[in-house]
Amino acid sequence: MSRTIVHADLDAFFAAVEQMDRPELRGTPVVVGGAPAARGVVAAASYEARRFGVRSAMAMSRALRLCPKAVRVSPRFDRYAEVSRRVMATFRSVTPLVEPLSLDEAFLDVTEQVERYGGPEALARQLKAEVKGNAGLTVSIGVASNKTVAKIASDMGKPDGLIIVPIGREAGFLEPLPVRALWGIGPKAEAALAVAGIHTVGQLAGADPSALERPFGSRGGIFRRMAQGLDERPLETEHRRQSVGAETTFPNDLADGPELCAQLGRIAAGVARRLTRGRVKARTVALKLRYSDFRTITRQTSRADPTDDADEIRGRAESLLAKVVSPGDRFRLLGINCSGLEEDGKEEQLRLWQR
DNA sequence: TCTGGGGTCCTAGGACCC
DNA sequence: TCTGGGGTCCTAGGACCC
Repeated sequence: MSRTIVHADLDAFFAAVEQMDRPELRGTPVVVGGAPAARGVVAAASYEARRFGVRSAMAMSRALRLCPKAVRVSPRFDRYAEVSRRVMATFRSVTPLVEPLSLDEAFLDVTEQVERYGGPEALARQLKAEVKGNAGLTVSIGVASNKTVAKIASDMGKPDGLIIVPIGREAGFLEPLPVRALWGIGPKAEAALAVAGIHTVGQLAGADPSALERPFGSRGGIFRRMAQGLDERPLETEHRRQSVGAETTFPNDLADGPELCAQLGRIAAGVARRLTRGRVKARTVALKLRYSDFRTITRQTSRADPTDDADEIRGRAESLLAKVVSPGDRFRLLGINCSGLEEDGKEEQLRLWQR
């Protein structure tokens, strides 16, 4: 039985929320992200700003050089989360099978609903209208028989897009696209494929499996099937969080000392608070350090007893730091990541099991 | 141009156990 | 004395995504 999968992707999400909340920003280039002096990068750019070549993840200093008239706005993640909840609720009013991928993206399995709405196009148009009405935002939609194709279809229509790939046309739709369009193929895999003479998804679909060994290892088969338009992955409507972390890039590099320690304490406190709020405790604490030359290392320790205590996490991170730091080191980034998460109270359950 | 912050998943080597 | 193979856990690094 063929499925009907929708991929919905809000257009320039953070920037669009700012333009919705501040009407004076509508129609002008808006760039959301940290200040250039704080070594910020672009988290989102409105389409007006993109016309100047501004892109996500670009250094803010460069973005403002490309588009000096752009208005820079610091991110307000709480606000974006609030808008996101409203959008996801809209999706769930159509089908219970919703898999959020991030604040601004989700898959919907509408196999059971599509006939009632009068077909995929009618369903998609209604969805776009409801997102506009409930959250004030435009969304791009791709509809296809699987996740891979639906996602690429929504990407291609942006902004305010609506692309439907009929059943049986999946491979033909993907064939001319660059391999980079596939989810999971980044700069490294793209370069490795180019060495093998593979540039388009169509070439990847027909590639000799042994030629995929180098870029992908054992995942080669999965990527080839994706390129052929074959993807049976179901939606995952519930996801268990695997880690909670926080990191800070300093405006200026920091040497080991009281300032660095204070930052470590602040980061530990933030992570601890989020663990407690999420009612989980962590067995593993990892320290992340980025040196002034951008070299990045991580060090982690695991304990049998999970914790969500700020002082405990700070203490574990401090001992890790003490082991690697040497005189003269300067750091541009410091981070803590907690993993090996257990639901609060699970220890007691385990104790019961162990007699 | 000078590189954020939140994540997920994979690999590879080593320790340890049976 | 020299040699297995499977399984699990841990650590470090890296690719990738939004």
